[in-house]
Amino acid sequence: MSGKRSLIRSGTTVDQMVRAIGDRIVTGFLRPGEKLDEASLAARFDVSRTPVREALGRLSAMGLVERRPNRGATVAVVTQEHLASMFESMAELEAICARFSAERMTAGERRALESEHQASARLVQLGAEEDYEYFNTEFHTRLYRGAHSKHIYELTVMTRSRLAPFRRAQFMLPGRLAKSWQEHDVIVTAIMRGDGAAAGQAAKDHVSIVSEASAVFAAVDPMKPADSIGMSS
Amino acid sequence: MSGKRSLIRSGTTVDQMVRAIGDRIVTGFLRPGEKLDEASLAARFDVSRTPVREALGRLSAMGLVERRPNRGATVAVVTQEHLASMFESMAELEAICARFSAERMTAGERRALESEHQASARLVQLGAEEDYEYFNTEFHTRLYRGAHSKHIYELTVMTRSRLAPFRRAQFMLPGRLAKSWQEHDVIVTAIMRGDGAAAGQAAKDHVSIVSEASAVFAAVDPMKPADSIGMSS
DNA sequence: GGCACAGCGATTGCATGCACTTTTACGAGA
DNA sequence: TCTCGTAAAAGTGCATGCAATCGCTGTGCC
Repeated sequence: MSGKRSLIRSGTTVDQMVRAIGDRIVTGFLRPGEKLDEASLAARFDVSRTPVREALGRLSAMGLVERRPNRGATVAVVTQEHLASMFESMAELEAICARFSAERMTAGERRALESEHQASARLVQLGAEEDYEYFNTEFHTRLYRGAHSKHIYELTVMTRSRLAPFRRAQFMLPGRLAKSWQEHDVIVTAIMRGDGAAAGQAAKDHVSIVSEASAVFAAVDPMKPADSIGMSS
Repeated sequence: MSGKRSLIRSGTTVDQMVRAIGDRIVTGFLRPGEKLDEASLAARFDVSRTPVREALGRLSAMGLVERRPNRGATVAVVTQEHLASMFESMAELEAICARFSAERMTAGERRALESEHQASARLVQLGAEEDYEYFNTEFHTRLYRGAHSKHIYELTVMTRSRLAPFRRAQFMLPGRLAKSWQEHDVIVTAIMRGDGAAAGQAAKDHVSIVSEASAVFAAVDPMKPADSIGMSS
């Protein structure tokens, strides 16, 4: 077809498709249950069906889309039950990360974690939800990295990405920002004094609260017509 | 080409390829670091390159193969460090499963677990390694299922499959069979009395021991020329 | 003698086409 | 009118072909 890719330009076409489609799922632009037609997607992104197929295969392996032989792909629909299961897993994984972080972080990592955390207090005062959410992601990533365990890191990041669609709006709850910061504070304090058990427990509690905060939004849009596929902004 | 698939015959061709190639990796028939040539694989299984490519993509997402753009795919090579990380994760995951199992298993599940476990005592007496390994897999699967958490189950099974190549020979260590059964017994006992903490700790210890037992074999063949596909000497 | 670059072979990446499966729409019979 | 059957349409699954990229080898230059 037309010459060049006009996309984010990096990696192979398949990688771009994985990101493009994955993002649209994670950000909720594509709704759970929505049908993913190969031809439409290919046309939408101006590529052939082959890379689209491969991308769908990988997204399927990631759990973001469901695929039934000869029946096409749909955005993975998560039941309330499965969602709870994922949040529960997330809590356990974060607990492990926090515990390991308390036991294994280098002095430099501890310092970085704490200073970033302290700096973020400003964001809370300002009520900067956007910025705080970005910091929040960073904060948790530090915890995952601090565990010094590649596999745990992979499992955790994977689970987080699957939960992403359901966590978007958590900071819109009133007062959530300040509470989140305080919860982080408990975790950081425990990590700084090397108390793995306390750090783990605090992290688990933290996620559990996020889980409950997000449960509200899980109820909405279990499916919905297909207005989406058109152009965005 | 020739007419019918001669393979395990189930699911799509891609699924068959994923299983076929995955099995060869998991069973060690394909060595870590070995190059996976699309054309060769396609010829080997008498399919076109397309399903092979898709299968490699999925195996890559599973972590069994590594893929660099324009440079082909190789069997994922796991460093000693990463292997330790995976065993560590496995221990944590099994601990979670055992803990949840102790708290959540239905009466029926508990009964089944215990009776299977008791039945397996015979296998130990007979020294039936093959059969015991099969039972062992079943036993652990029961634990994963008993956690009643789909996502934890998925994470655990995924991790187990990645560890499979390194666990094959564990029961060849002298006396391992009996020890394994005793360790299982501790787990079962804790689960039967609903003691989550104890079950979790016992499961973690169990995996840790397996980890050490397997470490011996991890040292061998971190790679190896590439005698496999063609002539050697 | 060593290094750099150009040409060539090998291999991957993507597009297109055809076969097969599923789904849907329509019509005949009860 | 409802049900069942059948056939067309849609959409997926796989094969094949071509373009692009990587790696290697050989040659020229320093």
